[in-house]
Amino acid sequence: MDTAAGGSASALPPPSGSTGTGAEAKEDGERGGKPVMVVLMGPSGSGKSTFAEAVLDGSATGRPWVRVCQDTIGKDKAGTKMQCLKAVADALKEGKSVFVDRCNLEREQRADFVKLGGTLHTDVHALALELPAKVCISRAVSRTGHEGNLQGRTAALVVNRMLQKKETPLLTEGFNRIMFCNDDTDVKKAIELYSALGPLDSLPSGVFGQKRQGPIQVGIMKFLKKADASSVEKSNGPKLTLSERKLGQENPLPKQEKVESGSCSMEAKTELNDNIENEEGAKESGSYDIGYRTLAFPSISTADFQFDLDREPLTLYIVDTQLLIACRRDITQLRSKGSLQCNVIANAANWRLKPGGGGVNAAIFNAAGEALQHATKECADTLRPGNSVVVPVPLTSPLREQEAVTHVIHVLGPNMNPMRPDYLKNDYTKGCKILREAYNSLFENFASVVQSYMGKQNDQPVAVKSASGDSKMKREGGHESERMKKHKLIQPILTKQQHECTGSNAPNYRGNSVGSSDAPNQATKADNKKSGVVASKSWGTWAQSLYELAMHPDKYKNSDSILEVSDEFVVLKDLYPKAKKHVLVISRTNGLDSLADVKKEHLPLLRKMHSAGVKWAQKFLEEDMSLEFRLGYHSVPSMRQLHLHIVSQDFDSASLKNKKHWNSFTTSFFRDSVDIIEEIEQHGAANTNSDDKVLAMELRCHRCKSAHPNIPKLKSHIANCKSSFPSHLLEKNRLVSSTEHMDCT
DNA sequence: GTTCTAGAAC
DNA sequence: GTTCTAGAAC
Repeated sequence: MDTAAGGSASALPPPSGSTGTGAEAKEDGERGGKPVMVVLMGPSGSGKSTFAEAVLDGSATGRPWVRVCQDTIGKDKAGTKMQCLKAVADALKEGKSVFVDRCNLEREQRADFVKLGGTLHTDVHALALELPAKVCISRAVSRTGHEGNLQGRTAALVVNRMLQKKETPLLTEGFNRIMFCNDDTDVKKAIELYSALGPLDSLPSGVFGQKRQGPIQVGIMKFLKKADASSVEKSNGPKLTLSERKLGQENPLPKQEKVESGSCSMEAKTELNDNIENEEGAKESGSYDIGYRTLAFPSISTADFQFDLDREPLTLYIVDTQLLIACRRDITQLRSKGSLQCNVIANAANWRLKPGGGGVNAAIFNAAGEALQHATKECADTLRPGNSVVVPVPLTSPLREQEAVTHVIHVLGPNMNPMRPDYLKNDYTKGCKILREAYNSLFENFASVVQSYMGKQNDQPVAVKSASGDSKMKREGGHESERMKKHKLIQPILTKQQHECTGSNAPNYRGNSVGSSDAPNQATKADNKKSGVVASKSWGTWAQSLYELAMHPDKYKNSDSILEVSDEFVVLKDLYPKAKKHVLVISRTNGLDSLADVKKEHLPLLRKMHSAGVKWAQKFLEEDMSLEFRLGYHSVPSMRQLHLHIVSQDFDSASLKNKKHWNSFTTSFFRDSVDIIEEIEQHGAANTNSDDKVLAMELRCHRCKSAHPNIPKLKSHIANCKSSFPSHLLEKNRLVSSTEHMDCT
């Protein structure tokens, strides 16, 4: 980070308008001054109260200051956040500036205050007292008479715990300004700054005083070279350090973690560019809070892809990284279980970028929830070995909410497992090359994430490296898609909106293939869409065949599958029958695609279709009187053009293969024709709200309702089940059979 | 709608 | 190792 973002507290620009003559000051002056809310952040012992009191005492500028402290606000009792919020609101409304003196280390703790500032149109500053942990602990332990009675040994434990939960303040939380104080000198300067802030002054927005941690030197990263330390370039930067660790090495070196993943063991040293005091302080407190530019990565290719690192030892050089952690802990719980906050984690992915497969991939997709799957799909469809792709973790993902992981980088390494794709047949020359490429891609993408973050901090546009390698471009196409991906790295919140925009532009096949007679129907759809009743549906080319047949039955008149053609419908043997007898009565009305389109005017057609269905069922019964039939529609059909299924209830067919097939005929997804006619008679429309979820429900026998683990077992059960049908099917002639069922209604 | 197939389940 | 599921592609 350069001085554009403040560099250090000593490089702070003077307050703008400090003479009260600037344009901003004039504007503020007309409003009668501009109060500000300063949210102090720091553990016990960091000196928040001292800071606030020093400004209150030292300010001679006429700006009224109030300190709101949770330890004291409750008088004799412990204060509450609500009391603090009220006190802050009251003070701001009176035109007073406020120091919020609470720990505020976690985003959730401070979010309400930031929100309040927004509501009252007040600038909100974060002032983070980032003193070394051991300094805070030492002060907290030794003090007496603390307002919150926190002192002695308890204080050390509390400070320790607080620091583990610390979340670095971000502008994206809603702060106008963030300032970090890393030592007593910074604190002193900040006190002077706020003490000198006149009633009409304002401080510049941005991030100030954050520790410089050095840029990642992508150019000098040498990863996974064969052991030849002499070939490694030395860094140019004075603070850069170089460490060398051989994968599979036996003896751990100082300050390094031995890491195991799958069948390999791996070691990597963590190198911090911070001053030693800070690092020690962090370790002392059990907190490695180097948060927002830290990568944790598992060993690539060594588990499921069976790459044997013992056979081909490789060396991993990590040169002046912010921090790279090769990880043997649960990579999805580094923060909550390991006190390690890593904003970027790498995933040993599969080529389809899909969940499952066990190991790290399954764990990460499990922990991140569906949101990551969707986000991944937005970035790339597939991945080739040796490549990686950055995926911003959506704000809704538990991985983001609970572990503060902002990006997942999917990496695909070489595969030495004959059971997996891209098997290299033990070609370790090729394998090593791909593994090297994979790590290079991973680290370069990590660097791009860090750079994008720094760009955000600097509030300057930055070129962000997107998915590297040959991960497939989305079909929406080339540059635009790539541009959006880049944008997403910086602004994940916008991703959803942009995605929705993209989605709304999806091709609508209906419009391409239907003539002007379709217009009224389109209007209906549009109306429905406006009222939020039915989402528009587009039909794939494969879903058009019934429509084609209905419009041009003469083209297919020689087909054995067509049983009957009238002006209003076509009766067709289902090409993939789900039972011994399965035929379709297809409407020939153009624009009538599914039940959702059916209105009262279609009732005569529905009755004719039903009668035709009954007629054909009876015809089949003449051949086999053991059959029983149901007539009905799918709530949401897969194929265009309204069609009525007449299906025998034996479900004895090789074409019935999966859960969706079964559930589409045996759950509420299947709407009996008699019920549809009745609903339209009574309400003018059919209820098609049957949730798609019913299609994924457990497999239950349609007669006795027993559950079965899979399709083959279900099929062997239904072949023998002699139970009678559920009573509702025996009513209203929902079943057509040779035996007359009593209609109880 | 089906086909194909990776991955899960057994 | 084999069977089965479920998601992507068509």
